[in-house]
Amino acid sequence: MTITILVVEDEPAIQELIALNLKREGFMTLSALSADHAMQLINNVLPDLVLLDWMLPDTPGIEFARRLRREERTKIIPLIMLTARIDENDKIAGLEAGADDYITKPFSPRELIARIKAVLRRRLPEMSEEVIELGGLRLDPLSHRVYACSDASPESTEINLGPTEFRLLHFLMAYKERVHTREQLLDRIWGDHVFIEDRTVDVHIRRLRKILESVDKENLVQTVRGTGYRFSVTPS
Amino acid sequence: MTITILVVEDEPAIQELIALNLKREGFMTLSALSADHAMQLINNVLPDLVLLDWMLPDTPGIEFARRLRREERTKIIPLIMLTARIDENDKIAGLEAGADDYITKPFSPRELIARIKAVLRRRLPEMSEEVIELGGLRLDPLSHRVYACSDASPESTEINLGPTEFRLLHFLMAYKERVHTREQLLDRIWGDHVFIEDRTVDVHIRRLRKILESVDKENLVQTVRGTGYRFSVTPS
DNA sequence: ATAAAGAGTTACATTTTTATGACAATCAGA
DNA sequence: TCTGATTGTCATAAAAATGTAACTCTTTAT
Repeated sequence: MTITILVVEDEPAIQELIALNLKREGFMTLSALSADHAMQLINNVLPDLVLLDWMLPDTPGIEFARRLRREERTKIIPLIMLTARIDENDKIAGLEAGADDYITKPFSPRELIARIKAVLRRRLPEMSEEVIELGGLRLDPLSHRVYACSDASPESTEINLGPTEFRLLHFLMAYKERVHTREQLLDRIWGDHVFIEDRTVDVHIRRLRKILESVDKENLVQTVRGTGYRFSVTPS
Repeated sequence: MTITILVVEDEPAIQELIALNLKREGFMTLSALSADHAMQLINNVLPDLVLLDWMLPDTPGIEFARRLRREERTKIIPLIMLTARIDENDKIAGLEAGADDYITKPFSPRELIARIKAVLRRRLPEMSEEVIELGGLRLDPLSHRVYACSDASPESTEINLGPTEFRLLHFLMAYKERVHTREQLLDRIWGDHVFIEDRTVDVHIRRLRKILESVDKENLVQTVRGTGYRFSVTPS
């Protein structure tokens, strides 16, 4: 899984420097010299993360950030802002505009990389596109399919899940062996601060379980009374 | 387990900046613009940590810190002081007033978070999510599971505890080798302001013991007559 | 030795939490 | 537009957890 990072920075020297460092880490880079240029690029390829200079010639960085956050397609892209100023207010504004982190120039390449990785870890583990195999289940994010490999016969049966159940299972499998409260699940699967009843999670867990039962995988999604739910290979 | 942090800071911009960073780390935040306001808030909800500006409009920060330390209910709350000055004397005064740590402005959000986590680890071990292994028991807060590793065979059996018994065991293990009065246990495990009989603790201790006995771990939860209970590896 | 205080046990009514099925609204594709 | 799938909410059932009281057992002090 190659991670693509879009660098929006008007100064070619810095642009170059950043791109070089990212490439050395194995990231794919896209470069834009202006916000407009960046929007064009984004229309073609959706990057996995955006590095955005605060001060751009045409659109101010903050404006661009807001635009990213407004649109459904780009809403979830992690965003790190680069700023020369050390002004506290700038930082606040940046974070309010939806930035996941910010770095003050001048920064060391090592810091840059570290922050990028931290943000990616925080925002992306469940949306990585790697196949997850666990407890006799195989979930392929790319093809959006789930298979159950029965212990008896090695043939795998495809399981048909609704969109929400798929995301729920994906999330639970990505963070296996961990309890999640209903609130956490709502935040991370349904989206931040949606107004949905906690109990709704129960219903979806039920739907997921029902389907898993049909292929004899009943003990994978477990209830932790007083807390929430957990995906675990060891039966409780 | 959400950790609540009370931020006492009169400057709205900084208040905001801190709150944002804390929220991003998954902490719940309470904001007070003055010491008086803070005391009010504390009467309602007991925070898990207090971030306190040294210079406040009404009461000086140090005065507020002393008040926190004086009262039984707030005595154990970890406290980090924020100050603009780099004066050694201030630092000493702050630590003498009972502060657990000290940060000089301007500080980076990263430093802030790091210090908070360090203090929490030190002061509130039961909040940390680290696995605790003790006396042949292994408690994993993340997966919300407890295992008993018998001395004879190295295989571990999972133990099933109710929510309260789990928290009780977690607390006792986190503060091993220390006696806790029933009152303390009620305050820290059931939550503060609860109106529950002291004797109820006995019952839950009993339930916990019963389960531990079933896996041959009987002498871990010990009675200290006239005081309370203790988790100890050495039999009494 | 005996009473008093502290702790252990058990049973049980009550409350809380979770499971489950049904339903109406919405969405997506034909 | 029609049709079936999907989604969130609710009502109810079921299960589990909880707090209290009553009673017993142990230790301590007189």
